[in-house]
Amino acid sequence: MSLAHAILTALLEKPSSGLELTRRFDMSIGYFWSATHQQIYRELGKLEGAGFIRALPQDVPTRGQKREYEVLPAGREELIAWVAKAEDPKPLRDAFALRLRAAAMVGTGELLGEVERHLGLHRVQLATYQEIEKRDFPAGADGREERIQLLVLRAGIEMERFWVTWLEGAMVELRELDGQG
Amino acid sequence: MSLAHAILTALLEKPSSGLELTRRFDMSIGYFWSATHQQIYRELGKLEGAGFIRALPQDVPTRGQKREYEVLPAGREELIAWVAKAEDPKPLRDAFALRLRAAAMVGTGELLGEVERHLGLHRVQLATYQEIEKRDFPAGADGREERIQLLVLRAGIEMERFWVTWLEGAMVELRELDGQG
DNA sequence: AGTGCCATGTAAGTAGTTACATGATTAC
DNA sequence: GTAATCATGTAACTACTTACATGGCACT
Repeated sequence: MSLAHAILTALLEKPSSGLELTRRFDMSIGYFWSATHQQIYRELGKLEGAGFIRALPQDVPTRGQKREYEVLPAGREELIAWVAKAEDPKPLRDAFALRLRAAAMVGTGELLGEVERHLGLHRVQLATYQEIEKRDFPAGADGREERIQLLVLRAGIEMERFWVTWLEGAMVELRELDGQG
Repeated sequence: MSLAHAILTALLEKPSSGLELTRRFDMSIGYFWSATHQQIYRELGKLEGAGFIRALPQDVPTRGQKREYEVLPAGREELIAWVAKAEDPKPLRDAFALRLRAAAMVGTGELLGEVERHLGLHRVQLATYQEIEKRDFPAGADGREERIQLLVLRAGIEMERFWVTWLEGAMVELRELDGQG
């Protein structure tokens, strides 16, 4: 049920419509949780049904019209309860590492190109996070809320740095293997 | 469709029964892809239906009896095609980072204890991977297959190292925040 | 009137999780 | 004979993905 709680957090930070949430998930919220607009609209419906959020009053009917949501006290309570809950880290899933392992069995084929492509993507993501850090925390973080947000952002940065470093190593290794024939 | 291809890879490495696969997923295959026995049995059924694998001939009927599978040529072809396929890295999902962000809005509560718990779990995982490296690659890796496997294992190790380092930092940061009140 | 974008949704399919059921074999 | 473990499965549910539908508004 992480998506529901990600949305509650985002709405506490700032009341938003579905599409605005979608955009924020593509940006800052999404360092560690992504979601499509379809998922978000569905979840907003559920959260409203559960009494955790409500649409801000607006005259116009429904379709094609913006609907802004805010968190209700029950929603805040739910989020507090969720934060306190213990949950084991999930083993991660990365299809690319799987591909490499498969390649060990059936041949590397075009995999080197794919390594280079991923390396490029991760470098871009790393640069994006670093931009955000420079823009939003030019002098470090001050308040309690900001310090935690910076902590999470730094996790994203270090994660991307890990991928870049590892992929660089993988490139060298695969080049050698290809060279050997 | 990554699970199917993870299974094909595992079966190429060594023909196995469903339960054996489950165990291997808990170990080496599972650095980057985990699966329960329910998922695996379901997928084995599909793969057999598709003609990618077959059960090794065995006299006894079905339930409660071990069934070993091996990869058929069509399965190998399918795996080769999959390895060559380009696929963007998926943005990662980590509920704990989400929790931290939520805590920035509604208060940290018992979160410090949870950081310590996760830190412990990741340290154990890191030690496990390092054990595997020492046991399976005492003198580095030699053959092409082994070098790739070691490369993937090292990714697991570096990933855990990242979590340990980051969680240590998070602990310090949260202690300070708690201290301030 | 047509194009493009903002905005909210529906529907169908795939993948993963959780809980439970059942038979076979071994050890006591 | 009964408990533990090995082994294979079913069923129901939840979450995520992909493709498509529809309406409103601004610009030309």
